[in-house]
Amino acid sequence: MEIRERILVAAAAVFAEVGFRGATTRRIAMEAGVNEVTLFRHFGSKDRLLGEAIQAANSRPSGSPLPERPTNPRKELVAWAREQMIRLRVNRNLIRTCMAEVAERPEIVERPGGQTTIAATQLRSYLTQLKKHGFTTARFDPATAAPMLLGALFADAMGRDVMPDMYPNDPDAAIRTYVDLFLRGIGVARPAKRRTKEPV
Amino acid sequence: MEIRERILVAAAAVFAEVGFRGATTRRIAMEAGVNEVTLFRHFGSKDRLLGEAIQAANSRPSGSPLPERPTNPRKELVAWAREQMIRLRVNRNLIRTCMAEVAERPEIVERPGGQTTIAATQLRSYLTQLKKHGFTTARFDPATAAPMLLGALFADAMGRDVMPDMYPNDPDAAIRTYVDLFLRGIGVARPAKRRTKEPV
DNA sequence: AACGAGAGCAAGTACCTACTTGCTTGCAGC
DNA sequence: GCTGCAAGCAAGTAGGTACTTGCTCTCGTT
Repeated sequence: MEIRERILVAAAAVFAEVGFRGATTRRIAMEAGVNEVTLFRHFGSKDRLLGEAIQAANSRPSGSPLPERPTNPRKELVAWAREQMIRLRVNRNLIRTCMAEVAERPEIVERPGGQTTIAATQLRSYLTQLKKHGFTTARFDPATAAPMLLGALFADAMGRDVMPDMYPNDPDAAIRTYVDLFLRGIGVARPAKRRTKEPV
Repeated sequence: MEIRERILVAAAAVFAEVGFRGATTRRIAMEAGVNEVTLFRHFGSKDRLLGEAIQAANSRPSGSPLPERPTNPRKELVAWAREQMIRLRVNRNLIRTCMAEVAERPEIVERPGGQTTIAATQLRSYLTQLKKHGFTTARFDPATAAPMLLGALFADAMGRDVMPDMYPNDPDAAIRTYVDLFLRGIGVARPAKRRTKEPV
């Protein structure tokens, strides 16, 4: 790995753990295994370094999208939700720190919602397709329903470790519960699976 | 207001905005309108001051509980969710900052979930009563379903300002959407209202 | 071998922070 | 009026931080 890349990764990791002020250049240098002055040779200032590091960390590719044509809503949504949850958990500290610091430093700390907005768009489209292909006839707006499932996943990922009493079941069981409740909430019943198989 | 109280309120406000390190004793003193040395005369150290301030701020009374006996689930849940949302929004910065900093400073920064755990317990009981009184015959576990609604509310309160693209409707409409989807998800249909009225 | 680039090392600068110390002032109670 | 208490003010201490500067070393290229 190139030194510059190593510095960026170290800076994002330290920031995620101890925030902007706690991410001293000394600490970042140690984490990256370089001399402190090297940070300034590559990036000029702490602001620039952390701005780039946070942006790079928030740009990691998201997982597989939902299929354009739904065939098995529960299976597809559970699989997708699992990937979203992994992404959220892996980035939990970074997301939490960005949320806490974005108001104070909008030019440096990127809004943490980029990937989540992409997920919301995907889910919205998927829900629209569910309606279009007759998996549900219930009345709901995909755009306003999507935040329900995403919100539950987000809160679980961000809060489970600090609010353990609120989450009595294990993480994967929780995902299945959220998806099941959500699908029923939007009128997609379990037997929907049989309905798609019959025309075949 | 007494000086000591003024200091605690100021300390919590500054912490919520700029975190532990950013909450310099100079800044807290200015916010409280006292001399910096007064902080130390009352609290001895910055750690002690912020520990007490955060605890006091996190101990604000929560809103009205859900009724022990459900009569109108939608109405009752919407009203309750509104109150939860107000609480979460008022404390948004504090909660976000506590979540970001609790891992680094567990003795000082209180886990932010006290009131939320109380809410989860209330909702759990309420859902149990819904089942008991026949508002739903669907299969779901109140303990694992509660985090779905609470999570959506929590994520909305914590994330709406930093992830506006994810929330297309206004906050109150969103609350009603979450409650509607949730009730349907646990098998409480809208007509449940008529069912409770007929015996009268 | 010579040169240039990049990184390490050490020392230093200017500023910031939690906290201390000595003194002064204002107010309440006797 | 006198005393004690609480708070303000100013100066200071010891440690920390982003950043700079001057020098040295290593490695790759010509």
